[in-house]
Amino acid sequence: MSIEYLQVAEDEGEEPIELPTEDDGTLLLSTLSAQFPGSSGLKYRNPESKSFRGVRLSEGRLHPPPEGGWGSQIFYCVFPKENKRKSDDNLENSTAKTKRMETKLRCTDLIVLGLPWKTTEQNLREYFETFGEVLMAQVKKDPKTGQSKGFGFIRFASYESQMRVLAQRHMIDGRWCDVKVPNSKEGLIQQVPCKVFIGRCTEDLTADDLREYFGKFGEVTDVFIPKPFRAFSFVTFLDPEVAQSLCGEDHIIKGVSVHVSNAAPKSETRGGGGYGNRDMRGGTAHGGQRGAGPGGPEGPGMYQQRYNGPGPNQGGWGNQAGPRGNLDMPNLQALGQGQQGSNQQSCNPLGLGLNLGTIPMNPAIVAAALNQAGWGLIGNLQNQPEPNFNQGGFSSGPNNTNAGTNQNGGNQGGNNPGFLNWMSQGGGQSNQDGGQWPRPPPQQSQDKGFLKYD
DNA sequence: GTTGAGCGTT
Repeated sequence: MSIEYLQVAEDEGEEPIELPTEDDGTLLLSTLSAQFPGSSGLKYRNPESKSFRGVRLSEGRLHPPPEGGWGSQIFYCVFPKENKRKSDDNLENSTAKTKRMETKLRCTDLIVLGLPWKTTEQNLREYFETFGEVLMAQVKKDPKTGQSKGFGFIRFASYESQMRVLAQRHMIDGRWCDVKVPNSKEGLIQQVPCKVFIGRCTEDLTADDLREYFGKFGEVTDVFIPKPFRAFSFVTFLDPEVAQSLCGEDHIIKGVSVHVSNAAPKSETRGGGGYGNRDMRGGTAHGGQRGAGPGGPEGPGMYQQRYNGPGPNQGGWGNQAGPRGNLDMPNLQALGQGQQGSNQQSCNPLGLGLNLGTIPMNPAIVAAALNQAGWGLIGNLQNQPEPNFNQGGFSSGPNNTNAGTNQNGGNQGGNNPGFLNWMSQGGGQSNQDGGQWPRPPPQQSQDKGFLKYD
């Protein structure tokens, strides 16, 4: 039998490649993502209206247009929001851009909870290949019966994929599943901050200016400019390597020479909390709508004055003291979910927010620091029942364990203030670093001073 | 042949 191929290009103007379809005429999403990592679907031009039409996706299979099949037209990849490569602005060969490809040691195994009993490793792999190259996929089974235990592990080749996967929940074989950093890895992951400090800003440099400019080097997930004007700002990248690669550089934006440096907040210790963490996951600035409801049913011990003031703390980084390993998630496509205080669900507090920097640390020490800092509650928080889930337009399937709770429709990632989970030890509102911005402290030394690791 | 919070026989 002859295999049918269809033409797929990453974007308009890009060279298409042919992808094989299945016997039933569909295209496996895994086939698509094998060639276009991160692609989540397909679209094509409706010759009449000239507008794009989306290709039907069901059960991991892309279905040919009902009008006339795949035909010979070109289909274009759809990427999760903002993931689209920029074909314009040919600055592809910037060093930052090229460096971002290999993110070797950053990925960890991720645990996938809530798998249907029937899901196989093959299923698991195929599902997650949508997000990028999957290096490992396993479903834990009972050794005797072979029956799935309902959870498994996956590992991605790229950190970007990992981040994207971590940032949302997943419908796998009819069930919503959670992907988290395994407990065994918590606090152990070597991470690098994604956020950089932009010094020497002028008042006319807008967030859009920064976003646009730095977007040339990699996907920008957040831009934060303190108000009132403070002559600095923060830019957060999806890829920590991009952030790192820019540190120490001077850049000219709209005629202004700004300096990029490490966004390490003052790492001074108060109450023994300072374990030199730095946030790696950028806060959510944007419009800063904070309409996600009341103070959020956080666990006991979470502060709740997070969103009351004029939103100065959108950055979610250093307030003055203590552990401010902020748990901000990158501002990815799926922020429509962990709202209303239920962000523990997919936030992986420790695994992501806790920024241990690039230094190896003794987990016991970290745990102690966390404990002292109040983070010891995390374990409990994670077990809080999740209030409202909002799958951003997704209609929850019948098997959704949260069925009925995710109906508070339509904040498609619009308001995502729920992701500034920093703790402040009495820091209150005025956490805008109160004026002392230690020039990028070689946090190494400070960290060492406190932790005395070797 | 059932189940639904969790944490990985290497």
